[in-house]
Amino acid sequence: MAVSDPVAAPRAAGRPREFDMNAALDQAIVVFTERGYHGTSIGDLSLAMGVTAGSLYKAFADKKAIFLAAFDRYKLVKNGLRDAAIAPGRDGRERIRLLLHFYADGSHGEAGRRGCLVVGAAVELALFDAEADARVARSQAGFETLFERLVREGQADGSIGTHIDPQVTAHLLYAVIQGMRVIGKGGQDFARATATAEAALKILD
Amino acid sequence: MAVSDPVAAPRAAGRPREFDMNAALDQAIVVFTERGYHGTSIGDLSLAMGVTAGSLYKAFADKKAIFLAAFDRYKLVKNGLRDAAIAPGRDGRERIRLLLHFYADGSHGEAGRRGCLVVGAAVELALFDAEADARVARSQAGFETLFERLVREGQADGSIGTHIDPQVTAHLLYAVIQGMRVIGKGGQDFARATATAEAALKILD
DNA sequence: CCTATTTGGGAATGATCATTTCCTAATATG
DNA sequence: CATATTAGGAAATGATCATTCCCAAATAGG
Repeated sequence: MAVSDPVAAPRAAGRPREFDMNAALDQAIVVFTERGYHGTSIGDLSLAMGVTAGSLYKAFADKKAIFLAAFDRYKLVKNGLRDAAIAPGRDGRERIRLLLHFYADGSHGEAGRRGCLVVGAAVELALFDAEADARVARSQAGFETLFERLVREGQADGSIGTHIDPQVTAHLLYAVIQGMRVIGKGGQDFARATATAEAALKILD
Repeated sequence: MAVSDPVAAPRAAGRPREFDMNAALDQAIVVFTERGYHGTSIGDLSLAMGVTAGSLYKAFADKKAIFLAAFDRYKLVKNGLRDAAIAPGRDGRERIRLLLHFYADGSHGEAGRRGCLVVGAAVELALFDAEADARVARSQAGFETLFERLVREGQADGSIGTHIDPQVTAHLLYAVIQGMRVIGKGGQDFARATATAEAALKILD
């Protein structure tokens, strides 16, 4: 653990990569989210990521590989922020409330207009690209499992009635947050997004 | 009205158009919906619409004009079907129920995977194209006005309580149907889509 | 210090794309 | 029947795109 730690990161042979992969992917996420997959050129990516086209093809097989890497990082980062956002909730209902507000926050103003990479991938790619389709499906399954778990937790702690169907409710709540993101693309203010999230809590009564 | 009716349709000078514009636009709707705007080439449109590229440029200024014409026809046809679907509802609540189920029907199976041109335009074009953005906004306003009106009608006929906020509820119900369409892109069966629509009615309680 | 390996990056490459051109055909007007 | 106008359609055009090539630079291993 001390001195130079050559074991933990055994550097590969050859010239080391000069750009920060995660920072570059963060910029790719922005471009792909704003312009969509087909609306984004390698030139756009090169400019945004600060990496020449030639170097991009050293790091990725093709354009789709860049998209999938950006998608995976988007999910990793966003899910982390999401989990952190709902952690303070003291019961199931409150965690669902925080979750809805987390996505309402991402569905208004500038971030809302930028959009959501998962929604973009679903709309633009799911029908014709099996790999994108699988990722969208996995993302959806993760959300619905989370919502379902939170409903069950709420039923266990008494904050949600036992007459609520956890699975159907999870499906509906997922539809609400995806719908909010679509609406956010057209532009909505904070008050409206927040009011929508708050109103959706009625589903748990 | 008799004989040949030359007044109602004063044929323009020059060779008459050989293809049926509405039938061609119906095919353009399918292609644009499935593949998105940037994912659709003039060649794709020419093939689907049964009109050569040269002739397409006789009828439309450019690719975007084809998209906007397809969008406008999509809205015209879909809104007509929608209004017909909710007409049998005997009170405000039942009309909202029929409306939700109408969009659940369009969000499952093959039609669901094909997608929705409005959602596609919102996700892919709203940020950078003012004309597409305006059309998406107009579509959204139309939906929310309709939902709001139906809530008020329900409150007037007693099927919906007066404690419900018509505007916030309209926003939330619109989010639900847009979310269902996003989910439909990934594929969902009839039972799931229907159950989601039915569960959303709880918002009116 | 030499070799193998990998990256950086600019300049090709070949495909595809949206759009235009040009010629023919069909209709309306006079 | 002659002319003006518009549509059909194939071929050309020029731009853009994803991808590859090639050479210089940087690192590891021996």
